[in-house]
Amino acid sequence: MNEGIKNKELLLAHMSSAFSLTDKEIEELIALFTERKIKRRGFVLHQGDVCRHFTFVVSGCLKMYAIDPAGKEYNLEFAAENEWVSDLFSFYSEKPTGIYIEAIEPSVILQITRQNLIYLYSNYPKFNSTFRIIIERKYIELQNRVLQNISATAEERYENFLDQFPALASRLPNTQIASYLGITSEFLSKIRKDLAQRR
Amino acid sequence: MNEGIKNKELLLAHMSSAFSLTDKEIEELIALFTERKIKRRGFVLHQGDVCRHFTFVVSGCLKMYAIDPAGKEYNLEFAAENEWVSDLFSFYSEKPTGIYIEAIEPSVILQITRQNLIYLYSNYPKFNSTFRIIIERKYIELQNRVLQNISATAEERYENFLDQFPALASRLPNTQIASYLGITSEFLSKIRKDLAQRR
DNA sequence: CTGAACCCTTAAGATATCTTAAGGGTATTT
DNA sequence: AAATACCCTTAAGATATCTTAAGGGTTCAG
Repeated sequence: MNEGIKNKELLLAHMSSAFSLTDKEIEELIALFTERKIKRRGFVLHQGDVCRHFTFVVSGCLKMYAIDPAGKEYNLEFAAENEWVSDLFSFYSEKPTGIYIEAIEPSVILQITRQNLIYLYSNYPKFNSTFRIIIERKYIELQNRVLQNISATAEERYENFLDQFPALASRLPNTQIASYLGITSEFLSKIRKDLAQRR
Repeated sequence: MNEGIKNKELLLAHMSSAFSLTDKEIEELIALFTERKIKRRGFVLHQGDVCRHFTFVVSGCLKMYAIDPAGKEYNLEFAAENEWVSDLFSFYSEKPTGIYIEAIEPSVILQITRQNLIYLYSNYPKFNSTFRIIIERKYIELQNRVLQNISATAEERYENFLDQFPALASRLPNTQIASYLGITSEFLSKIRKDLAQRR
């Protein structure tokens, strides 16, 4: 088996964890997703472009972020193995995006275009549920994050991040985590010191 | 035409704005949604219960919020006419919810149970897309909110709220808006004063 | 109609978080 | 292997936001 097919097996395993797939559905999935390798610091999506793909991460890690007029980055989302990422607004509206998706580590991704996704939706109704569930899960996660943002201190949000994403926490530089939490990296450093001293 | 049917027309108009519906689909929608009237301060969902319905607001306004151990409320979402609200986590997992949905104004809502929604999904595949799109739109909105929360000052977030939800802004008490923005109502008061003086 | 509950504002002092600056460590690129 | 870019930490002073307290206006329920 070549490596391309092997990478797609992770996608198939992921998709069939919610619904079992027929042979025909599997065949279509394999045909419609395109594999790409992204170097560290390579862009999957760049501000000003239209987001033309829904992306599944096979290996590595991506970050999705916005940049403010002063040039500061704000991390909206990390996507590591088995996770989906896309700027849904640009993807469906076909308007230029305001955000970036960039590889933090060398990564392998699988992508489907909007047209092919719509083709899947109309010809294999099951995929409507599959992608509805994918979005619903991401929605629940985002809602928890909003609740944290409006109710918890920076220290609480950091501890929650460690609990919720232990693997990411050990993989990512603290600067990236601080940007995700909405604090400066200097302040995260102080939080870490305080936590360490208290234990 | 009786009032119950009239209320459901708003739902039908809403649903068919994305996809046109067949007579049969319309008939099912009308049959599967139940109408309820909620008094001001009445609960649509209470912490500890399982969220058994997906709710569409016909008139009035609901708020969805969490309460922390100290008793403070944090508004996750407002839902006025033509909007959907539900605790998706509890709705799909059938686990007890940690949150509240409460009427801020006397409201009329239409609700569908999880079982009936699943029935709709399996028998009328179109509704998979409809609800997928509903969630996608809410996802995009939440993502913008997270970006605001991690990148903007309280004053910027307030001005953005006024821009994005002018109707809500004039309808809701400032205490509720402050809770949504993640600030105290005293601080919102100061922000409003500063903005007024600057203009 | 009236008391109770809620809402808005103001202000003073406390706390959380940011900014700037600097130094040393580590990883990446040349 | 050197040079560069990145990363982490510390600390001092600045700013944003919270807490508490108080007073007056408005709405709601009895």
